[in-house]
Amino acid sequence: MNLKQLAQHLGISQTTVSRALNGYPEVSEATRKRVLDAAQALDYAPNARAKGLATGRAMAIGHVIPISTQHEMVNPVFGDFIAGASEAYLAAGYDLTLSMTNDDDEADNYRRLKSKGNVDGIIVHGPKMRDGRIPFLRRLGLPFVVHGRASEVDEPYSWVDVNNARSFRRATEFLLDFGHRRIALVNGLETMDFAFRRRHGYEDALTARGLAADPALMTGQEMTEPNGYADAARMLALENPPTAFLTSSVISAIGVRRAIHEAGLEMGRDVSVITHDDDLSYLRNGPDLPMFTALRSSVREAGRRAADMLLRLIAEPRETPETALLEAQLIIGASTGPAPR
Amino acid sequence: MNLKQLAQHLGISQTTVSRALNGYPEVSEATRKRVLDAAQALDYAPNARAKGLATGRAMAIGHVIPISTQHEMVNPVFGDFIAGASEAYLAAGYDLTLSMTNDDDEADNYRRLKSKGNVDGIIVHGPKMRDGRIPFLRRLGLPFVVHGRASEVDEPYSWVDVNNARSFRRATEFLLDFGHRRIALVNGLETMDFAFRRRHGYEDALTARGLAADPALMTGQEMTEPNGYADAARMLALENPPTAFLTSSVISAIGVRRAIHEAGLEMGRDVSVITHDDDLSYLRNGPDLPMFTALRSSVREAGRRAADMLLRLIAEPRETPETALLEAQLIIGASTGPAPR
DNA sequence: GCTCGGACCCGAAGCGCTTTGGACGCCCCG
DNA sequence: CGGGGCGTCCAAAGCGCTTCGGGTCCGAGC
Repeated sequence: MNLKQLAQHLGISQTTVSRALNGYPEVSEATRKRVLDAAQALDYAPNARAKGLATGRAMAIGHVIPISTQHEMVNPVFGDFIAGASEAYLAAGYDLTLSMTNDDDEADNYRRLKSKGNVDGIIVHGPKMRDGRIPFLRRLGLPFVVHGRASEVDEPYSWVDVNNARSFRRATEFLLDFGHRRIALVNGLETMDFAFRRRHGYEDALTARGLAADPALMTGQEMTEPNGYADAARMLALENPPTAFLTSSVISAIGVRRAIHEAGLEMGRDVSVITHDDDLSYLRNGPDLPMFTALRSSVREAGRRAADMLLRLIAEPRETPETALLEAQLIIGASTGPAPR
Repeated sequence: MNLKQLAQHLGISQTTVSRALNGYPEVSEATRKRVLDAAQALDYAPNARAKGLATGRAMAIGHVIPISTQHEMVNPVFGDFIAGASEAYLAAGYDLTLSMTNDDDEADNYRRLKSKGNVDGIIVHGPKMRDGRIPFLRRLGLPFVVHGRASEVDEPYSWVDVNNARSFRRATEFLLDFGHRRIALVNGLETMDFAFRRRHGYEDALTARGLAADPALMTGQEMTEPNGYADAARMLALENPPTAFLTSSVISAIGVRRAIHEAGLEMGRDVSVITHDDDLSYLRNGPDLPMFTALRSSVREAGRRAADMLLRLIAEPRETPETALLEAQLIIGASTGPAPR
């Protein structure tokens, strides 16, 4: 069923049918109703490709998600982020096309996406420090919003990010207030911008109290359970082990918890743990009683915000980019307590 | 830059340029080279929409992923599944478009996808028992492959699935051989087909040894950490608690492990745990020494297989559907041991 | 009574590509 | 020497939609 057939069926021109369907004023309410009813009854939906060709808009957003080449690792937050973004797309009638690339040939990917003309805008995932994609996309002229930020990129661009430095500073201060002095940081890969910011928040808090960060208590790896476990196990075996851990994801925190248990210690009493918490749907940190004290910021919400922002940007292009800085909530759970003495 | 401009630039017809780019024989090698070089230099890529309009093929695959409405939960395996599928799409030049729906209006979604004409085929996620989507898609006439199977659907269809019944039977037998008699099953939602099959595998193994499944030791919920924890905690508090757990995901298993620890018991000595393991990239079950004894079957591999199958189906439509039954590997980790006496 | 402006509708061009149905040389063979 | 065949290339139609530039009809205004 296509427009032509529908028009013939109704005995009116394609033009009128098209206008009726798209809400143009120059068609009487009577015929509009007839058209809409017929479309419904005959299960007609306009061909998206043809429509895109004619209008020049693709009605689709591209998400390019980099897969860490070393570890073939998919960031576990994508599912929830995209679920949030989808809500916005659904409401606006946009589709979502996904392309995965190993971090190397991403630029190529963007260029293709643009010249193939099947997206109107892009969400950039996993920004690194000095991320080259940002100047590149600006030159391409395709609207985009970054999930996160890229330090040391001075061009303006739109982003949605959580205040990583601030939340890790707060968490560190919280632990310091509890008397902890040996605080470990189990971070994500330091090439990632968020990890960089988190470390700075952590170090700032320490410095402000006249403490120096101990390199032996800081790691930055892919945020997996085994990595969290291994890092924590190693640190707990030190001569002067940490009494508290700060982790960058619930998954790492679970590994840390395992190491704590295996060392014969109890989390929340002997060793405290605070984690960043993306509020993933399948890793809820205890809806009732949180198992981890956490800095919570819903990545699903971030997805929604980023998508909304991008759609706005597409609808009305503007010079000055939009930005949104989300604050994480510090949620007290069972994993923290005063430093043992 | 479009075909017309490229053709003008080269001083040849659009026809010839098109043919040169698409590898048709009726163009001399000399001109083909000229065309390809120019395309490269001018960064030309054909407009996908126009190409789709002309050829009738969208060069895109749709993934419709249902979001559990009750729990707003995104299945954590999607990331890895899609990463696997993407490898196949990338190689074949296909795009991937994603749509998320709450399970209710999925049918509507498929119909739209088809009539909008922007996918050539569909991967169906999260099949339920008696899943209505399968007959529906067959009638739609759009090629599709199901990730999983749907019991009590007698029409033929293509699928890729892991042998859930068999692997849970094996796991149960393994525990029985170790002397366990009180074996709990922490399953996924029983509306999901895989959960249904797993329970049957489990029950079959028990029955074969003359044991009856105890309803108090079986649960079926969304597979989250808190759910695994709560279920295990409740069961361990029973008068006659289980000495072993069978869980449907590593995430549930982590919750179970927490409950075991909190009950003052040790996993692998006092209580055994075997889990299904999708081999997710961010939840690797110990590459070296697995923390859980597990039935491992890479969901990423499943994605690759399903995508390959679908592409084949699109290329050469056939009557008899293709199917692939993957066998999970039983991997011995630190979480199992003989039943305590 | 005639014109003029809305309200409503239509024909046809055009979006960027593929593909059908030739056209034009050139060589080879009878 | 003429014609068939092959190797190259081209013009134009068509994919399904939007939209520009009118057309027609009717009631209001002079």
